[in-house]
Formats: sequence, structure tokens, C-alpha cells
Amino acid sequence: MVELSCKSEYAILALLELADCYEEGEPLQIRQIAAQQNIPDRYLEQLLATMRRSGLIRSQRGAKGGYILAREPWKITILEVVNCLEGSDFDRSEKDSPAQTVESAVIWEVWQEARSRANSVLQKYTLQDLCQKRNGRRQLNVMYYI
Amino acid sequence: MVELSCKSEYAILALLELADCYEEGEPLQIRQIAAQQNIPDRYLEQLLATMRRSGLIRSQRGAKGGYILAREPWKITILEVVNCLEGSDFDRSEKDSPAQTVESAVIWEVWQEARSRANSVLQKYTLQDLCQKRNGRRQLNVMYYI
DNA sequence: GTAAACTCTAGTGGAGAACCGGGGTATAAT
DNA sequence: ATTATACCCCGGTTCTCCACTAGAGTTTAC
Repeated sequence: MVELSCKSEYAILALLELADCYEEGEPLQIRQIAAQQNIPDRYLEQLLATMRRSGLIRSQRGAKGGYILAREPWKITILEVVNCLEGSDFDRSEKDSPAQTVESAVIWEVWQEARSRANSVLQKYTLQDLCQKRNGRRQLNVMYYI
Repeated sequence: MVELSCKSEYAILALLELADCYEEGEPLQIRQIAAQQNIPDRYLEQLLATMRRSGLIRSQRGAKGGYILAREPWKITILEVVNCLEGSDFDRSEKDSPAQTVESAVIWEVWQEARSRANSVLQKYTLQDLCQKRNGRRQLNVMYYI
């Protein structure tokens, strides 16, 4: 029903890394992100490419290249990320059609409502929100360790 | 993200049919439901069996047999139906684990929140609600026709 | 000009969804 | 009792999609 795909998780993890070093202005490379978050690098490459095409991040080619967020971390919502990666298929309009029979239409509308509820949750969280959550969690871990 | 599987749609359509003739107390047969809603009957059979095992419907074997709702239509929520069919795999606890790293955990929690929002929508609709919606829609169609 | 990075496109393996079929079992009607 | 009807169980098949791999090309810093 409401599934978190590997794709989306990888993408968000990568963006969190990019958000971390957004201040410095220096690009971050695929290899580094992949190593940091345990993501197969050749796969991550594709996800980053997709996000670049939809304007979520920018790339610097050549030596000393890499990726940077296209916007500030508090201006990128999780919903944007998911839509960017998941909504690629153009035949979604066919698969996700408003239905043929009356009963199908009724069911479809219920799903629309559920979908929009879930989306509104994803929309209220930005990359920065998740970074902060993570940092708070890390603080906690340190405290427990002491 | 929030997908409506064929499985769930078929199941709900079938239950709507059963809800329709719940008053009469007479069982409805697979063939009839399948014909009415354009569902492959051998496949529908499996879905009905699953729903029977989880106590959503009851079956009458032998000649003049068929299926009946186990409860009144207003006591069966859409969420129950979906959980019954989708949540079958026991390894869901592994796949849906609270995550290993700190960042994965944070992402996972966001998804949990989105999931519960979507579920609350599915929980507030019962079979009877959908039946009524459908009937209202049919009325409208008739009016347009005149 | 060369090494280090991204870019594009194609292909592969496995898992799950949707569906089909055969043989078995219970039950109503005769 | 027998028979026709309809559910029951379980295995197999096809097809699509996801996660991942691979190769050849392009850009840029040094």
C-alpha cells in the first residue's frame, strides 16, 4: 500500500549527505556518498542523474566534480524527491486513470484521498528537518554512550 | 508510493457485490461476482479464500453454495480488506524493519507517519459507505440520461 | 594530454503480481 | 445413494518491474 522503495530511500540518503556539506559550496562525489551510505555507486549514479534532470541538484563535470543541491536544504521537501524519482513513467496517466465503471471510480477516489493524506505528510518535511532529526538522534546516542 | 493493487480492487468490488445482497441471506457465487465485475473467476477464487481464512466472509460449500459477508456491511472497513490481502507475507516484519542506521530510522519514521495517515482514511470508510456512494452516483447517471 | 569525474544507454537476474488448471471435497436435490 | 454443483487446495506459468551491472563517451582540472 504505502511502500518505501529502495530508490527513494537511497535518493533521500544521498540528499542528506549533500545537505550536510551544502554550506561549503564544494561538490560531493558519487563515490563518497555511496561509501558513506552503503549504496551501490553505479545505481546511485542513475538516481542522481534523474534528480539533476528535474532540477533538484546540480552537477559539476570533470575532475574535482560532483553534485550540489540546487536549492537550500529547507526548500526541498521529501515529497519533491519522491515525485521526482517515482513519477517518471509517462504511462502513469493510463495506469492511474479515473476508472471505467462506477464502482471502480468510487474506489479510486478513496485511494486518491489516502494518497493525498500521505503526500501532505511528505510535503511538510524538508531535507533540513530530517538533518536536524538525525543530528538530535546522534546526540542522544553519544549521551547513552557516556 | 500509495498504490492500489489489482488484488485489493478485485476484493473490494467482490465485497460490494456481497454487501448488496447481504439482506437476503442467500449466498452469492464466484461465477456471478466474477461476471458482474469482470474479474477472472479462478483468480477471484483465491482472493475470496484468503478473505474467508481471515474471517471477513463465510462460505457455503456444495450445490447452491457461495459466499456471504461474515459481518454487516457497516462493520467492515476498507482498511481491514486491504490488510487481509496485502499483509499476508510474514516476512513483512523483516522487510519493514525499524532500520539499521540513524538516517534510515529517521526516513522510516516519516514513512510510518505517512502510512498511518493513509490508513486512517481507509479505516473511516466501510463497505456500506462505498455502496451508498455508488448508489448516489448511479442516481446521478440516471438523471443525466433523462 | 591525462586522470578524474560525470553522462548515456543497454542489459541482466530475481522476485512478485496476475492468472490458469487439475484433482479433491462437501452438500443440496433427486 | 447418486449426481450435479460449487467451494478447496496447491502447483505452475507468464510477464513486468525493481535493483543492479556494464561499457563506451564526454567534460574539466591540473
